[in-house]
Amino acid sequence: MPTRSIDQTFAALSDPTRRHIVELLAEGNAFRVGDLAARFESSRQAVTKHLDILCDAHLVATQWQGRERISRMAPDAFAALRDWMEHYDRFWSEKLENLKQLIERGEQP
Amino acid sequence: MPTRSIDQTFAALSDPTRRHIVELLAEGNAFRVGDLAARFESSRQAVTKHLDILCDAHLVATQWQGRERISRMAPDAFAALRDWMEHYDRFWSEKLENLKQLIERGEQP
DNA sequence: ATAATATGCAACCTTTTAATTGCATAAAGT
DNA sequence: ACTTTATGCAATTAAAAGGTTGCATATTAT
Repeated sequence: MPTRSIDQTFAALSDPTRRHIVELLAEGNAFRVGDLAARFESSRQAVTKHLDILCDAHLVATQWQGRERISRMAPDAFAALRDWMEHYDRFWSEKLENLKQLIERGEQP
Repeated sequence: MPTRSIDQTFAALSDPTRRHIVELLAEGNAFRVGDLAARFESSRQAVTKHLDILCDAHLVATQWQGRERISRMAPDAFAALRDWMEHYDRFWSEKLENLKQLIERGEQP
């Protein structure tokens, strides 16, 4: 199964550095570990660990070209991420709409 | 300002127990600390700490009635959460759409 | 062959997070 | 008044997260 738990996805995206990485990769380009490290003024090892977490969550995929580790958005992550967003958007919309109506009716929730 | 950083919101929602609490409160009901603890088979102190984090993120509000601490969804959180969801949905939609098109064009991203 | 490069792995440190325990306080019930 | 209840606060522990350093390995360049 290429999907991972919402927990794992949420946790992976809860770190600002990892969100930056994903945002960058989502532009469509692929990067070597060192390139990412340079761009974020972060150490190579730190980036490696973030990439591992993103790979575990199937948000990013790695490909080896010789001695270079190339990271890009994981092909399967698009649908999963999209579904996840839609699910959550719908989920929250319903919840919040309910709550809003309760309050507008003056019923102390 | 009632808003908090995306980091803080993401972090607050990255914990499964806290998401459970928010989901429950979003139904529209208010709960005492002990009630939440009983419902989640979690200790009272653990719940208290989670509530503190949710309150800091302005996702949950607390109200004191006598000796009882009543927690409910924070009134201001609706709009903020909605905005946040919409922002992220739009953000990801754009990114992923770009990437999808690149791939469909056969350009190895 | 030799040197430079791109990286992983393992150990370690530091900070943060989650949860527990024990004691204190203050409101409600009897 | 006394007891029960609902809670907070402070200290502690345990585990995880994020990062650094040093060394090893494998590929590429000279």
